[in-house]
Amino acid sequence: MLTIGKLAQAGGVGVETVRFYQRRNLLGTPSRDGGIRRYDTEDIRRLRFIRKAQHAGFTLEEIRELIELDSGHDHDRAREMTETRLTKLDEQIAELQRAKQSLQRLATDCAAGKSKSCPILDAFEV
Amino acid sequence: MLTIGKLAQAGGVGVETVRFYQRRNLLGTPSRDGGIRRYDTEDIRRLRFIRKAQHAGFTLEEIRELIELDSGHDHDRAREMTETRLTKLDEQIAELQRAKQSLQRLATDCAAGKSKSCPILDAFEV
DNA sequence: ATAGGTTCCGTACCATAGTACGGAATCAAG
DNA sequence: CTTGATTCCGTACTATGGTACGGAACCTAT
Repeated sequence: MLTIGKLAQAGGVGVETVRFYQRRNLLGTPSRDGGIRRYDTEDIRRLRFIRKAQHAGFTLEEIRELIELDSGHDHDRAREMTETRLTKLDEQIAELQRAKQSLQRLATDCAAGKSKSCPILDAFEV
Repeated sequence: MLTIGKLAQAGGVGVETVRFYQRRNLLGTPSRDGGIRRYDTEDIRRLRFIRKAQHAGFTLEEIRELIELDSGHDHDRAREMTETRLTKLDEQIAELQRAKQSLQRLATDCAAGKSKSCPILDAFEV
């Protein structure tokens, strides 16, 4: 059993963040040992899941729902959320790649000293 | 010459957003016609630049700096910002692609009814 | 047993990027 | 000339995801 400090450390987040997640119901209500919260290794797993799901672009509220679905059996809803997010990920990736093209043009066109003028604003024009 | 409402419309943003950008010095101080702000087509271009730079992941503060650099001649600084952002874009793209892999696994493993259990939390393991 | 580190709690604060409010003044159309 | 839309201004509020504060209680090691 871990104290909040140990859990935070294991999950790579701050103590306040654990408390915050608690309030948002991203972590189950922990058992208490004389007022002190006690966590287990499942909570570490949970923290890591949260971090990875965040990287996938889910909001904390969506992550809360995913966690809820994990214990429930609503496959349809889980698949739906996943597919919605996959679509958005594809859009985001495409957008970042377009942004990359524009920026590469900027970096090239604007290479130090190569040209007198450096039209940054133009870099994003078609 | 455009009023704030026309500019906002042309730039695809709200009037309040224009006022907000003004406060953040993302738009130059406009001329005034009896108190009423007057903008020109250059401001529309500016609004579009802001939107595109945002999509590239620049913060408004960075965008403010880019705009400043556009009129100045600090090529080195512009290139530096651009390259920093390009690196981050590459990282972000890679991360989104990893997230995509995880999610695709979730969508597949968890296809409606295919399996009794649907371990959402496992989708991000490994 | 006493000092220093943790934990408890609620509440407040931070950054980012807007969005809304409310009252006064002004502008455009009928 | 009146009505309704637009603009002005400062300030406050929203959402997201935390981060910090302050005082009390508790835990641990010397």
